[in-house]
Amino acid sequence: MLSLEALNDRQREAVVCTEGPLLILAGAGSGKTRVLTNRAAYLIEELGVNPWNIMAITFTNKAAREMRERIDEIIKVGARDVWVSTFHSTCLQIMFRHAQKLGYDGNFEICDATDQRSVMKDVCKRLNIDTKMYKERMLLNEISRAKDELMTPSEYRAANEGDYRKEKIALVYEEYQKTLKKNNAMDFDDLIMKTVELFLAEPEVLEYYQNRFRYIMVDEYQDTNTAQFELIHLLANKHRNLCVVGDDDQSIYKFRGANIYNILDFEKTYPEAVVIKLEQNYRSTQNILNAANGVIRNNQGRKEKSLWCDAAEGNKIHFKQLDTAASEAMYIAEDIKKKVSSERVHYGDCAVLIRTNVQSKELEDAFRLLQIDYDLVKGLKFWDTKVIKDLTAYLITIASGKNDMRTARIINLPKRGIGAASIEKLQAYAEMRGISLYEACEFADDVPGLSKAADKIKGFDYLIQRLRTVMREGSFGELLDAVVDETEYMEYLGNEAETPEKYAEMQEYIAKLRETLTVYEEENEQPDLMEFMRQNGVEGSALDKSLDGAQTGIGLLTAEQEQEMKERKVLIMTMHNAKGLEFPHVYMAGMEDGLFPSYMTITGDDPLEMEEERRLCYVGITRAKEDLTLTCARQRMVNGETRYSTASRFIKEIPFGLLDMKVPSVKMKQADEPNPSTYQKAKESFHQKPYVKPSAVRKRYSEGNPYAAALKKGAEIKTDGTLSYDVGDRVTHVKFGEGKVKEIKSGGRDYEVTVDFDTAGVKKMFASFAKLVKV
DNA sequence: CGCGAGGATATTTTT
DNA sequence: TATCCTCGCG
Repeated sequence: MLSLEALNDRQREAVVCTEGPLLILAGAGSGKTRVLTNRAAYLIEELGVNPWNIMAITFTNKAAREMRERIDEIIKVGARDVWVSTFHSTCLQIMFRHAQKLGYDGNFEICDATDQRSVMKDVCKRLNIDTKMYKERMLLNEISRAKDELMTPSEYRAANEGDYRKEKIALVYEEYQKTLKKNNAMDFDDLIMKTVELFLAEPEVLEYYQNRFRYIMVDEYQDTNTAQFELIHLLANKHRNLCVVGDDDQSIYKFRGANIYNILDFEKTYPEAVVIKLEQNYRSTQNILNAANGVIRNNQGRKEKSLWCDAAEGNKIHFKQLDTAASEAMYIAEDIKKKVSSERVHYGDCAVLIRTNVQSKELEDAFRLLQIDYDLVKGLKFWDTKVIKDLTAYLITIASGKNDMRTARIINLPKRGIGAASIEKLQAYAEMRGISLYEACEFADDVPGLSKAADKIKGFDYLIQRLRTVMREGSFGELLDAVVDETEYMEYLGNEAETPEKYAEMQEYIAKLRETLTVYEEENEQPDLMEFMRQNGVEGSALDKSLDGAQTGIGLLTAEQEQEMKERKVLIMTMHNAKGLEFPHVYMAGMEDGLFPSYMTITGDDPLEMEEERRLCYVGITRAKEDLTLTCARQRMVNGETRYSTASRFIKEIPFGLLDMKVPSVKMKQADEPNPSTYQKAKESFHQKPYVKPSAVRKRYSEGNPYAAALKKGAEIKTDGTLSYDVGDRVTHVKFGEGKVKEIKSGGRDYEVTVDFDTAGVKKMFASFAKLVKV
């Protein structure tokens, strides 16, 4: 039921402001989903707008699903007709209808991260790219950024003329694009970019969608990239009823192409725009909000706003500095255990937020030791799992046989004696005849240069033929069984899995896939394997929920059981993954300079990077409802080396009174260190010069390193903790070359050194890992 | 072709 | 320290 009374003034304003461009600046926990869903309800129920004309667009399937559910709850009739979808899913649907207009087969496929990598590998080999100089990952990233900016290969080349490196990348981009096209495939970025292309090339198609989507709402607008901006801009350009919701302070995906100026400059793009700020927070205590405000206010380029709430002051923010990452993890584990046994707290009320995935290891160890149920929220999704990718590759080859990427994946999996060389010959033959890789298998005997392998390839062909019979005669579930059976896939997995647990997990994945297939088959009048793949490859959609279990290893339980289990588990996840979530008890671990903000950010010369990192911190803090604990370690293993760090600068940005420390100190001296010897050590360390374990220095510069000789005679920090260079000295850096030391600042345990490099410019870095050598 | 040893490498990642 | 990838040998 639509209920305007239940909203606060600002929220209500946003709901009833339906005509023209509207920017809703929604602070963390200010009820933006509520506004969005009620706005849809208002449009339909009060203004009589046809649900068919309303579009709500999100980034994640999860967000779309949630919005869908909540719209269903408040709207009685027509809720299903509201277009609630992600950017990618929206574009996918549009592209399926119009792909031919851009020269793609209507049955094109989505190429995911794994496929992208293999395509890129191929491209590099063909172009003779030195993958030491041009890393595949970096190339893909660069291409992805170009697509985010709607740059075609030729535009990319034109924009970077004269830059040898970038011109080379342009070449790769071009070839990569050709390869995708040849495979009738698009990557995720293409979906958006090609849709924009389509709209620009076919005005009547654009107009159709403009008329269809008369009211557009965009969630998480601060995360949009240029391509997404353009897409929305085009769609909204006719009726201009565009409502965007976002929070510039929560923009944390610049590295992925998000353009914060989309939200910052919204009023420039739409001068007639109405701006509404939602600043009342319904999630956290006053102390937590003040801490968040204290941190974020250090950013320059942002829309001024300040969160407030009616809630009580609440607990102080806890801060604890430990000696090692392991003791930090133990501290958190023990603290959670203590809360659970003495207060009315469940494991599921707690979340540990980390900056990088590697930090999870110590936490997991600690939780296991104390027998605390936990779940690691991993980046890897069900459909990206190797097992699932293998089996779906089989299914796709069986169903269509036109996708070379899938065929190449399984033609020799499990190993059946078809090596890379044979596949290459087969591929060349297929290209010559203009047929697909799989289709070429039939003619293995005609392929020049294939001796023994020809029989093996024909064997593979027979296998697929047999399985095709099964597909025609049986259910999808039976087909999957047959695939697993005939390929002896389980035996293959048995060799593949390092542990029994891993093996069991894989079995569960397969069972889930079977279940999903069966459900699909039962629910659809004309079940089609390719359609199934398409739906799930990008959408995941309705399946995510049940698949979460398999993903996290909970297993084959009902949805309710899984939910129950989740509630009983502490979650460990990156701060990026935590966006949009909330927990009564939040721990932010690894709050150290060099880790968070990351070393890259500190040494890099872009102040915007630091602002982004600070926003991430803001996101982390605002996840907490009742209780927030910040921890850090003085010493931590990073990339196989012991790294020493001080407390994060972000902690120092939190107004001191909000922290539960007794002694005010910028240096985060330990106020309540129980162990006198540890306390003594800590105290000394703060007053001492930075200390780097001699062995660590020596180990790193063993033979083979061109700098080893130089370092042996004068490593960056001497064993007594003083620096081997001073302001004015000339030093060398492994990456940046030679430069002159401009400034040395003592920051507690470490030195922050500013160097003006001859070629790389001015850089700030920490002495303990900058590897500077006096020359 | 398949395996294993050794080398390089190392943020964050909705789709 | 862990993982991923390559290269060389059997």
